[in-house]
Amino acid sequence: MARSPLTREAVLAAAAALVRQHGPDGLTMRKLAAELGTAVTSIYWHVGNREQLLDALVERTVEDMGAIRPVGRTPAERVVSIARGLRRELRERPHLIAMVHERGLTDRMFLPAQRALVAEVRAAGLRGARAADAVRAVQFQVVGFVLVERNRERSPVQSPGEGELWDPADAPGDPALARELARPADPERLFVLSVRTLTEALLAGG
Amino acid sequence: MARSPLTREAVLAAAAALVRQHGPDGLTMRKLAAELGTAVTSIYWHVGNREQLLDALVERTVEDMGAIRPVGRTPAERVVSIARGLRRELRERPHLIAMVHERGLTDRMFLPAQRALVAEVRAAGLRGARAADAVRAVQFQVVGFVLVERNRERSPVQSPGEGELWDPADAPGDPALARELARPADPERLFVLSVRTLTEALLAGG
DNA sequence: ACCTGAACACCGTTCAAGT
DNA sequence: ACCTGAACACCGTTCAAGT
Repeated sequence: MARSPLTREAVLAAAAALVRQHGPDGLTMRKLAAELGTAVTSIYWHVGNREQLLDALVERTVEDMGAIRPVGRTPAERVVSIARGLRRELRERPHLIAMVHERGLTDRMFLPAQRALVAEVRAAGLRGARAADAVRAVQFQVVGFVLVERNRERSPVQSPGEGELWDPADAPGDPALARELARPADPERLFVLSVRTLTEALLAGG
Repeated sequence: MARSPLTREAVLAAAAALVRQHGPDGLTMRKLAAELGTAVTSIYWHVGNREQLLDALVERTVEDMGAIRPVGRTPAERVVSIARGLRRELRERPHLIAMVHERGLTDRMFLPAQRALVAEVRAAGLRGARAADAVRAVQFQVVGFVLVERNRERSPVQSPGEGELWDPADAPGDPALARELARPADPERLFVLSVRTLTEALLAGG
């Protein structure tokens, strides 16, 4: 190992691997140097300090979030398909997405998706400020949902979870409701339901 | 300063102040000790290590998120008022809320709000699984929105921001839409619009 | 141009020692 | 029961010195 000269590329690759496995906190300059078989300070020459290194990883992630391919026959269906695509891409890179988020680059990362949403909203007949509101409402909903969902997964053991909090006495005369709330939510189903409901309502008056 | 004997209460108060001002990363055991005028190690005697200290702060926050007072004449109006109340409370404690989230206590923190939402959804005539879905969809939307919003505020200078990304050529024949997307969103308005639209659609078939 | 080790200023935590 | 300083194992970063 570590015979060939160090390159910016090698540093970024090793750093990305560390972040993917252990999250941003797992990326220390010293561990990274050990991984690369170099002195800690060599890293600074190639990619700058830790902050700049993370910025470079984030930049790469933003560039990767490219292609959006809407499917479906109605604008509403295509909006839902865009939303599902976004969710899938976000969930594949949880740590990196969080870092994009922290650096305030979410808007830029979402630009391709936003353009796709604009097209669908216009196809549904919306114009001007109403169209802009619809696009943003969906965008906020998708990003927000994924953030909430990710947090739930990261902390699997709720103490106490919804399960222990809900008992039938809380929903008088509706044991099915209490039972449902005592069960963990199915995120995929809830996501599609939420996005579809919101989208159809937003596009309705087009 | 720092004449009276150190108490668990004093440690928690000083720690909460540090977190409120500088976020969790701004809370170091050494700064906290300096603030309190004691040795670093005294803190450990009163509240345990840093992790346990943060846990105690989180616990306090969860307990504080109590009263929900729905206003409005229709269930939908009252749901919106609950959502606005939640948003306000979340925005007052951004750092602490993030910590609650990281520790997986969000569900417990939201239990009072969830009960209030259940009441309104039932008042609108929803039952069983459909009622549970509606409650959760609103809950996810509110929390998600606040998370996205908070991130946008934390990083005011997008590089590039939506402003530079959108020019009229992107929305052919609709300069008003392009102009609107080039302007920063009004979060309060977008929030109410989103929640109202989603809620009314969810409650419609009750 | 590229890499190095030493040094600095920070961390959280442990622990034996004080009162 | 409460508080202390010293010590340990970690950090990120700078910098003069090497090739």
